[in-house]
Order: sequence, then structure tokens, then C-alpha cells
Amino acid sequence: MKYYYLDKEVIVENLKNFNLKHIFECGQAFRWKLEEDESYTFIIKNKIINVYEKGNKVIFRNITLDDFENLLIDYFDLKTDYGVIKKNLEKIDNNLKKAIEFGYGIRILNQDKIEMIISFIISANNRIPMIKRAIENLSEKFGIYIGKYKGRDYYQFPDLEVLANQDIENLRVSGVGFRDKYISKTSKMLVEKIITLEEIKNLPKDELKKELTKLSGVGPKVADCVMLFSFNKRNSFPIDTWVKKVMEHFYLGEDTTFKEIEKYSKDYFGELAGYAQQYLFYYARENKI
DNA sequence: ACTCAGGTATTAC
DNA sequence: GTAATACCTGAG
Repeated sequence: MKYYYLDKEVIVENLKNFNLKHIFECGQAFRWKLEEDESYTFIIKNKIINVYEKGNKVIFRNITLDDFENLLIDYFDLKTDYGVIKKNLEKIDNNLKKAIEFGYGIRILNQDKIEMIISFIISANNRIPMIKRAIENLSEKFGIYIGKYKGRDYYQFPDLEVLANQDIENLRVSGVGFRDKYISKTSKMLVEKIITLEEIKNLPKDELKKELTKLSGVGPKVADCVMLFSFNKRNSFPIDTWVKKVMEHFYLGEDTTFKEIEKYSKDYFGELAGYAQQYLFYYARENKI
């Protein structure tokens, strides 16, 4: 990977295994906007960043070199060689090979822990457009204003303290529905340090999952998403309806239980389970399996 | 009007 | 432990 800074842009050349649509639309992130020019605008902390692909270049706009080196390299997981991961997964079977060919540019983003917890609480029994809208509403209502970009106002994801101090009714106005009480309880639990993320972040996956599911609104699926996308636990295997479908379709047949799928994926994909999940999920949802 | 969606909590066996 | 049911909200 080679990159350089020019006119408020960072230009990266010859980035392998990288495709913006695959990355943003494989279900791991919610705070992004596809622009008219095919670029994506997204938020990290208090920064509004725009990115697009042109030939063999990836161009990040509205940033400094410092932002790229200290935020984006980690965020886009650019130090991980996805070529190796893909090669190892493709060896497993032709289903994976097909899914990887379809979503060849997927990378697992390293996102903010709090944002992932709240966002995936909202995702429960919900649709993606609704989830995105609820998160934007929450940010606009309770987050700090960051600025304007391409005519739109942007807000930081709300601080825990702010969420913890809201009345339930006040949260519900954001369109989070019955998940209002989960957000409230979980925010309070984290603020009051009943669960301390700093203390549990390095626990082995299964112990970490046990801690995370103590949070209100966080069950096995949400915990797996949170671990995969913000705790760097790449062996997590979130099983949602799409993954259940695709696992039954490719491997296990109809009416397989959650527990059976969980065990199978662990044995079959091992430490690469999280990556496998992303390719399979994206393939299943985009092809309506 | 009615079903259902990136699951979880609650209640009842 | 496992199964059944309710749950905001709005698009189809």
C-alpha cells in the first residue's frame, strides 16, 4: 500500500481487496451515506469523511494525513492482509469461494464500541433503513454538531452520559421503538460502571460475550456483532436471519437450530468464522437466498 | 387491514 | 434448558 497527501485528500494506490460498496453495505456499519457521485460519506468520532474509488486508487477527502494514519488505517483494517484470509477460506469449500468472489472487497471495520452496542440494540427485529434512520435521529437529537458536508448537517454519535440521562419517552421520539428502555438501561449500566468495557475488552471471546449479554437488549446475536465489529474478535459468528438462511442453504438443511449452527460454524470456520460470516451474509442478502 | 423485519426479554412449562 | 409470545414502526 502506497499513499500520499495532496490538497486535503489522501490518495491510496494499489489497495487490494477493497471495495466501498462491499465494505459499507455488508451490514456492519450504519452511519454512511452514498452520494450522487458514488462516493461514501461517513462519520468517525467528530470527523466527516468522504471516500471514493477511481481506477486503482482510493481517495479520502476532507481529512488530514494525521487522520488517515491515526484513524483510517485502523478503521478500514488496512494492515490486515485479506488476500491470505480469502485464500484460506476459499480452500474450505466452493460455497465460500462463491461468496468471496461476490463480496471480494469486504473488510471488517474497526468501529467504536459504544456506537456498536447501541446501534445493534436498535437493530433487533428491525429493518436496515429504519435502523439507520433511528441512529441518525439519535445523533441529531443527542450528539454534538460536527458540521456541514455536501449540504447536509452531521452530528457525532451521542455520548453515553447524555443517553443515560434521557427519559425513556425522550429516547423513543428518535424512532427506536420498544428498544428505548434497552438503550436507557444499557447506557446507565455502562456509565455506572456495572460493566466496564476497558476491563472486559481483552477477555477471551466466550467470557466477553457473557459479560456483554448482561447489558439490556444485548443477546447472543448483538453481542457477536459488537465483538466482531468493535472488539476485534474475528472468530465471532453473528447468526441473524440471513446467516441462518445461508447456513441452512449451503450446509445444514431446513430447520436447523441456532445452537447447531453456532457449533457447526465454530468447528468448520474456526478462527476465521467472523470473516466467513461477512462474506456469507453479504452473499445471502444481496442474492436474496 | 395485515404481515413482517439484522432479536431480546419475559413468562410458562 | 427450551418453547411461545409481545414488542415500536412503517413499508409492501
